[in-house]
Amino acid sequence: MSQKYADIIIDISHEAVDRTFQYIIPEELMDSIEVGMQVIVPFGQSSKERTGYVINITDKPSYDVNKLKSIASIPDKSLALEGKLIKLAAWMKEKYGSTMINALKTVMPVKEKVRAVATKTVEEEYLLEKGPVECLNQEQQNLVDEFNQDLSQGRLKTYLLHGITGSGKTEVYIECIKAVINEGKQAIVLVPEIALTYQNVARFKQHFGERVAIINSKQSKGEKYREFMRAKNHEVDVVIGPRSALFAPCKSLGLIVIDEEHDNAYKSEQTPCYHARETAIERGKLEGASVILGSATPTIESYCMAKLGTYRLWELKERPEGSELSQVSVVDMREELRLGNRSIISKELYDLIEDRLAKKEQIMLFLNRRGYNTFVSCRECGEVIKCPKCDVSLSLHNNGFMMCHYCGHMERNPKECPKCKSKFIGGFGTGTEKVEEEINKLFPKAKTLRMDKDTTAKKGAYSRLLTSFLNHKADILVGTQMIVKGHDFSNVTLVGVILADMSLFANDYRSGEITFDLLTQAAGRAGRSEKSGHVLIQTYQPEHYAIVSASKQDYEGFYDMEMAYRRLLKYPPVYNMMVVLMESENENKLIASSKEIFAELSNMAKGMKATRTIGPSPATISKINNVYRRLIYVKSNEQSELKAIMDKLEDYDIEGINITLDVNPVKMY
DNA sequence: AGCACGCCGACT
DNA sequence: GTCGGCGTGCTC
Repeated sequence: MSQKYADIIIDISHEAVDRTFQYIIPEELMDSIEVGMQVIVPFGQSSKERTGYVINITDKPSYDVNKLKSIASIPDKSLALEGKLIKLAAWMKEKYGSTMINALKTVMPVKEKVRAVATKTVEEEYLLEKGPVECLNQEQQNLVDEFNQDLSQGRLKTYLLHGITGSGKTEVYIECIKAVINEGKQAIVLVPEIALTYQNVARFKQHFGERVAIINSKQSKGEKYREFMRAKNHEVDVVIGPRSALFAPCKSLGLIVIDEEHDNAYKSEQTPCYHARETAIERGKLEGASVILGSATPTIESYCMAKLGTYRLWELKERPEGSELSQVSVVDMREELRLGNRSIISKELYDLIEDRLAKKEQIMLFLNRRGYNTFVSCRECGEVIKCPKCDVSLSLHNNGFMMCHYCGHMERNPKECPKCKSKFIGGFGTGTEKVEEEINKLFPKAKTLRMDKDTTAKKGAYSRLLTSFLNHKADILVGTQMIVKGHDFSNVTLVGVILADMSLFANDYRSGEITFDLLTQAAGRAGRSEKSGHVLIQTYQPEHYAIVSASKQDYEGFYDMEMAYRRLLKYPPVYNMMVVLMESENENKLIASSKEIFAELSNMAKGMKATRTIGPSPATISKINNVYRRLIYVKSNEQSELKAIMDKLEDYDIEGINITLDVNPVKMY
């Protein structure tokens, strides 16, 4: 047998070594080396050896043979990666602009220590009692039949399952998974982390028993690795988990399901800032797997693809028997103010709460906290107390302290304005604490529970709160985003949205979509049973299309308006938009460098036909933890041009300046 | 990243 | 003369 050589990427996250190096495969490792495998190699002058990954194996060397070194060994903890996952990493590198090594690390499960047995969480006990096996209605059956037909004829597709809350998307997933298992294949089911409660997972356990691997972010790396190994050895048919479960090294992948595909949690916050939806579709292509995206409020991106016919659009319109569509009403808070009600609770909401309390039914009050924190400001001079290390206002907590939600900085509430010394300084805005306080004042006899980042910080607190609300230990649940996601409370007949407005974060092009999604989800919380529900939306902008269409539960209408807006302003999905975030502790240097970078990029863009640059400007949060942040936006609808810009950016190595890229971001910078 | 090589200042 | 500063460049 002839000598073989391996192209290897060294595990150093630095642009200068982000390429392959060739090594001789020694005789004794000849049979065990595979593409994707982790290996130990000598590198440079360094006496200590480094780990690397085999990218390719060839017969002939592409470098001076006399200078080639040999692979030293294979670490016993190494997990071979299929070549397909490496190809996926290469795709991610191109699409999201990262180094190959960072892309590989994202795709690669690395074994660390394996801990004994996973302890059962509270959620796990509570789930297993739930859920009889349902049979499919005609609508669901038709979709499953179509899937089976496509599968048997070898047609690979991406399906977008648009189904209103409670229309039974999970049953469709389960039947489609059964179909691929019948063909001897495996399925990956992605769920947002927050929905990874065992009441959801239980449904899958009922159908697939022990042949399900569950991944969650609280598991140690060892536990996660063990679950991945079960997938690799085909000991399980289904892997369920959050974003990172997409990279489960399934031996023969047949289907990837992405539940609640609109959820922001599918976008990675670390380089490469990949989107699990896009990456799943690419993995499906590489491995011959179908993809099902499911949501009651599909992303504009996905719905657009479905309209173009690239994805197959599946609709579930029937509601489960006995459940009725919630009644939705919108209250104009400007009118409320004119009538002299300065409370955060409108007259109509007050009356409805009173009515539900009398009937012993439950209420959820939802606050879109994004942009509506309680901040401290002076009524005389308007001074707002900011974090000394970050460019954000401090949030008021009722323990006498103000806190920064970005760096954790805390300080005591001021007695007077630090600027004008006025005594008239205090909390403004509407936080969940404030809503709870107000409710306690208005309805002293009602029991309330509050659910937000602060009350759910401790382990297990989240499910404890939900369980006690489910058991009617409280009448009113006040909370942020997290209360509208997923949970079924059959006794909840009123959902109040305290303030649906989005004006404060209007510089995010997705604010309309986020508002529509949240309102639609909130509406889905009311009336999950025979008791009909009422959703009341309080707003200062009752005429805004996101609020109008959400109140009519009109997805199609919303899509048309939103798509027109995206087209007009060249936002995704019409154009790709890349954020270039530049960070430095040295503000002057940052400003100078960002101008210089911008000048070069815009010069490049001038020679391109479908690429534009915008900036440079300070980020919305222009400083976090004493690190200054500036932005350049690059809009392009030509992938090769965007790639050229990314390559250019990769060349920059300015000391003290950190550059990160985010293609089609889902958050504000 | 990490190490060697190399070309200048101030020390035994 | 030589010890050591870190700027530059390379690693299969």
